[in-house]
Amino acid sequence: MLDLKWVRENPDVVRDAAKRKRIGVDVDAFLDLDQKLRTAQQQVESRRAEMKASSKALGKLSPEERNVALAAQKELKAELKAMEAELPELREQHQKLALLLPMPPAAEVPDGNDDLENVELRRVGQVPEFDFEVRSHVELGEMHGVLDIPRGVKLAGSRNYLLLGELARLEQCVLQYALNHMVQRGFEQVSVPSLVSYECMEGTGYFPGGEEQAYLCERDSASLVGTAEVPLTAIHCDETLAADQLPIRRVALSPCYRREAGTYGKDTKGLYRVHQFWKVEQVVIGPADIEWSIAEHQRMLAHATDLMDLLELPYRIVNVCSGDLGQGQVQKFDVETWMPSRNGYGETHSASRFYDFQTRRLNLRYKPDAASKPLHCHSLNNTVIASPRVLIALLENHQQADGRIRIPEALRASFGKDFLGEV
RNA sequence: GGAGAGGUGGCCGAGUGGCCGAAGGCGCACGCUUGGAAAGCGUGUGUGGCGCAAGUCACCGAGGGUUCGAAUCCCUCCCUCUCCGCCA
Repeated sequence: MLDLKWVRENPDVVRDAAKRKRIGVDVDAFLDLDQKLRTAQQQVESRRAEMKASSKALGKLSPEERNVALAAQKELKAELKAMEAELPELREQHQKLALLLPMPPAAEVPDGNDDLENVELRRVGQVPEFDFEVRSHVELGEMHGVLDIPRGVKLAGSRNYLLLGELARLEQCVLQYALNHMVQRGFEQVSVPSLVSYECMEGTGYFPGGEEQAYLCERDSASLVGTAEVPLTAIHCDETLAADQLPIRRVALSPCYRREAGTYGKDTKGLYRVHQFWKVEQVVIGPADIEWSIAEHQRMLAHATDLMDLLELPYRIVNVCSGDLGQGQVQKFDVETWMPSRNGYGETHSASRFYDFQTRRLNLRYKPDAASKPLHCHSLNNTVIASPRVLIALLENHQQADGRIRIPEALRASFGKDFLGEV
């Protein structure tokens, strides 16, 4: 959510934000409604003040005087009721539009329509060159009997899968390694609910708008999260934190659920796009300081890329263009990891900076010092690792001519072997 | 799932129709006192919306209703706690 006072003063900036992000919101309709609502509210308030004052006086009148006054009061009341009747509808519409206003992208965000226009910032690591016929992760997984997609589909429909034996173990090793990686960097590990309330989804910016993408448990008015970003960011909603509590750096491993509606026919093969996966997510809540947010964004990006270095995977970082940014994001960097079967880079991480967009919706504030008024915190998040998507990169990049998979040095101790698929 | 109790300001707790945005206490802030501290005394101390401001409105778990007027009466819902049952 944007600061509505600021929106009134800077409507052009908001219009431009919508245009750059390719979001069709009618800013003028909002401003118009906003004006109407405030006028109506003021009218009701002054009328109510009138009512209140005379009601108070009424209590002290003699019985005869009272009867006369009562009649007048009844009339006032009827008028007030009529005026009040318009408010709920206005408020609802107002709130509805306000929730859709886009956060302006940072100046350094490239303009563009969609992910095709994201701008590559740098490439890291050596893309492997194979002197043998490259196998896809599906071929490799089936070859070793550690991946079973047909039976995953049998159990739960398309975009489901089974990992077995060494691959299931490798997955847990990677996830654990990622958690340790973040704890070493000062993050507090948290175990979070992955089934959350509507307020959490709305507060983090997924609702309204993202309902199609989420599994809803309507009977219990709860949703399965698509990322631990949601519970992690919402932990302190409706709270006012002390300045010395910030920044709060947390990491969580959670199952993630995505309906992938509207992706029919896209990435249908293998483990790239699935309905359920594991993700280790980092979230930071900090002070309302743009410079700090920008610096923290880079630090969080580095936590993820350091891990990719340790996993010996080649990747690139892209500056996500305006049209590919979410409503609330100020800037986003994606890490895309090399996947031989795609003969290209596939998105494995997404690092977002929100400033106070989420915290406003969440009513999450802090007091810079004891004397000052509370300010809304800043929030940021980034993937640490997501599986099975990272397994695609691990299997394919580290495959050998005979189909074995070399386990990167970092994972050997926990995995217990140097190669997956070794007899 | 069954039975009961309860949700009031940072906390405890009073308040059963108008003088209640709310007594009292604790805590906190400032001042007096003191060599310094404690105690004591005094003063102050919720949040949010709108407004240039004076101000005004809203908020006693949430929503609705009764009334000229609701923390207080009525209805619905939510949450917390205790006991019993069931279960990881």
